[in-house]
Amino acid sequence: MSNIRDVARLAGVSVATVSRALSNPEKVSDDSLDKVHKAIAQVGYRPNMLARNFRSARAYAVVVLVPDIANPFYSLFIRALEDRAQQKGYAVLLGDTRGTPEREMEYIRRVETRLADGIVQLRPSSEKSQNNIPPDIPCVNACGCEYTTGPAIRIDNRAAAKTMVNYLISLGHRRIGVISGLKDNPHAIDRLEGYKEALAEAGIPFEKDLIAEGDFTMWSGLNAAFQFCNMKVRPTAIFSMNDEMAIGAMQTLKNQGIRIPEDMSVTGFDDIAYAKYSDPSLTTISQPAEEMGKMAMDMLLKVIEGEPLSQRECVLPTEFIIRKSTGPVQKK
Amino acid sequence: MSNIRDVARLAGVSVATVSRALSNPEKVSDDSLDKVHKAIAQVGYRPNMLARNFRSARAYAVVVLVPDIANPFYSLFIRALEDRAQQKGYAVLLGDTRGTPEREMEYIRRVETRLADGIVQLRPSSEKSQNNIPPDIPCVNACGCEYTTGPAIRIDNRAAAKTMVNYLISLGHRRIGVISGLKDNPHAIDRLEGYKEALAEAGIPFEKDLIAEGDFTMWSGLNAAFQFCNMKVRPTAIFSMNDEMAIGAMQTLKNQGIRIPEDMSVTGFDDIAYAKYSDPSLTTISQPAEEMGKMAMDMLLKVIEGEPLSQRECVLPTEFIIRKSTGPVQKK
DNA sequence: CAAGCTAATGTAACCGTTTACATTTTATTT
DNA sequence: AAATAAAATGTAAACGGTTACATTAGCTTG
Repeated sequence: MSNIRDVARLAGVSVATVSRALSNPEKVSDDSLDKVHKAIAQVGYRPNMLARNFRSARAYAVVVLVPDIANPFYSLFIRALEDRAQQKGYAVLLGDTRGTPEREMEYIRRVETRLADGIVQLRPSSEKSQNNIPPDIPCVNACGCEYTTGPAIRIDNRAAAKTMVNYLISLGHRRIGVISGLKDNPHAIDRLEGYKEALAEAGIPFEKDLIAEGDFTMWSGLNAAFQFCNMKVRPTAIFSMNDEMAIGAMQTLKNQGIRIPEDMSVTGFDDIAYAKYSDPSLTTISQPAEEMGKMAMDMLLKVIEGEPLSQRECVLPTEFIIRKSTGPVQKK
Repeated sequence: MSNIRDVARLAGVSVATVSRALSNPEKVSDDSLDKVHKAIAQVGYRPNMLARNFRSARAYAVVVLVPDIANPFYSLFIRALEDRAQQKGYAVLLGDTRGTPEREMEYIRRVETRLADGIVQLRPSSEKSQNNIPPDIPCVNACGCEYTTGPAIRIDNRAAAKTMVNYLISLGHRRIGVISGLKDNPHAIDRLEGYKEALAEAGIPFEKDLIAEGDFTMWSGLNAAFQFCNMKVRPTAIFSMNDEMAIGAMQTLKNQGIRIPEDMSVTGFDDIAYAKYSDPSLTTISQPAEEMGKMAMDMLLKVIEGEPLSQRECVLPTEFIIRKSTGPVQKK
């Protein structure tokens, strides 16, 4: 492997000139530039970025901590993040934590040992589930929820949930079941808040029994739906806190002979690609996953470079998408 | 930021001793080990891995080139890859190429400039779409198809497709439509081969009109299905080359009032999570995505470390999964 | 107790860049 | 043509680890 000295020797210039020719060509005469390029081509020189990064004390890489890459919402986000990172000359280290704090620590250590310059955190954290990231390491929360402290990208979960429930109420629904995430999940907390607000404003009393706990997987949605099927007085609509659980729930309902939306309306959250192709297609809230990924990267780079942020928190708009899984409540 | 020399000074030993205490503790006396650990704790020392990697001329990172991370099959694969990499102390650099050769080159350059030690390639390559990876850089093809040259993980696409089509034939189907990938996609080529073989063995003539070209997206499956709906003599079954297109196709069929599987059977390929939850649930071929990810990583590490491979190519078994989207052909 | 051996430690070179500073070359001005 | 300013180039010292080699300490043995 040839190095910068080989190139310098061959080109008949100093190593400094070669280095400048590569990173500050405007500071080098056309003549030298030419000689250097010829020499580089001749020996097939490729700069050793490990050396460059070491010297500049920068990894030019960021870690993205994601609870589960197989979740389509996250993969969309990461795709946008990676796109932006590539544009800016940064690499994205994939940190699929599978929900374990140990793996998360492992990746935090990567930043502490300089293998990465910062972190994009996708796991929502609350008082219960602490964010273990030391305050001195550059980090952007892109989990999308409230209750973050550092720089953050989020949506207004509460307002979005409220919009959705208001819509169901406007269709005449008054018994609206909820398939929630785990009780202490910040997304679940915020969205439940929105649900309660909408109910309160419509003068509908809140019933604890109408909340079924899931964990954002299709399987859990499938199970949660049974709870509603077995009720003496069934809800006429289900507000699921993500699309996957809604898809799972719809399978249960159809198996039980419950028609959607005639007998029961179902709504989701996230607008993953499959929401459009489910049967019936799913009324849901679209999160701007790609916009969030892009902004998270921009924000993190600012933090890394020490630039001031114009705002600590960036709240992005969601879109309410009506499809065929919702309809007016039927008269009996 | 404290460095190894600070630690050495504080511990009253040489830098070599500190270095050894960290990477070869068995070569250091208990006494020194103790002093070093105390000093490390006192100054909060974290080794600079950029320096370590530079010195050892290893990035301890691999690039995974993936056409689209948002594809659930790929994200499953990558999750397993990352899991294994983490175990072995390697990082995974996400290289979502979005199908463009430029972006692919960008990532190949990362290896040439030492920012990564090797590549896992998920894009299938054929004569038409060349694999641009120079032969001297460690690489494992995990695209899952034939016609690779270097180390590779794959499945037997042809046999799997044949199994599927044989099954449809056994149900009495003789007019079997195909929703293919792009014509020159190696997966599509192999799977079509299997389709033809099954037909030939059953004495069913091959009809070109029964092949609709898609691009592995749900949208393309949705469109392709129209081609079959509009035929004077419709096929009684559709063999889709992946699950997404099958899901898209099923939506079209249902919209056209075609019952699945009574009027038309539909099959997929990959067994993504949604296949189980589609309506009806999808008969498909399960690819061992996680096993493939794990093996790809192991194989690549062997190549990087210069260990000999026990076999150039590793063909993993697929699983044939019968669900509710297929049934016997109806008598008229 | 000296010689010989092993284990532990230290010294300093090295990896391939970047860059501050010194020096030389070239261009501009008087 | 000399003086001055500006541009281009070169020299060598970093950066923070690892490790070959030299040295020293501790132990065994005849």
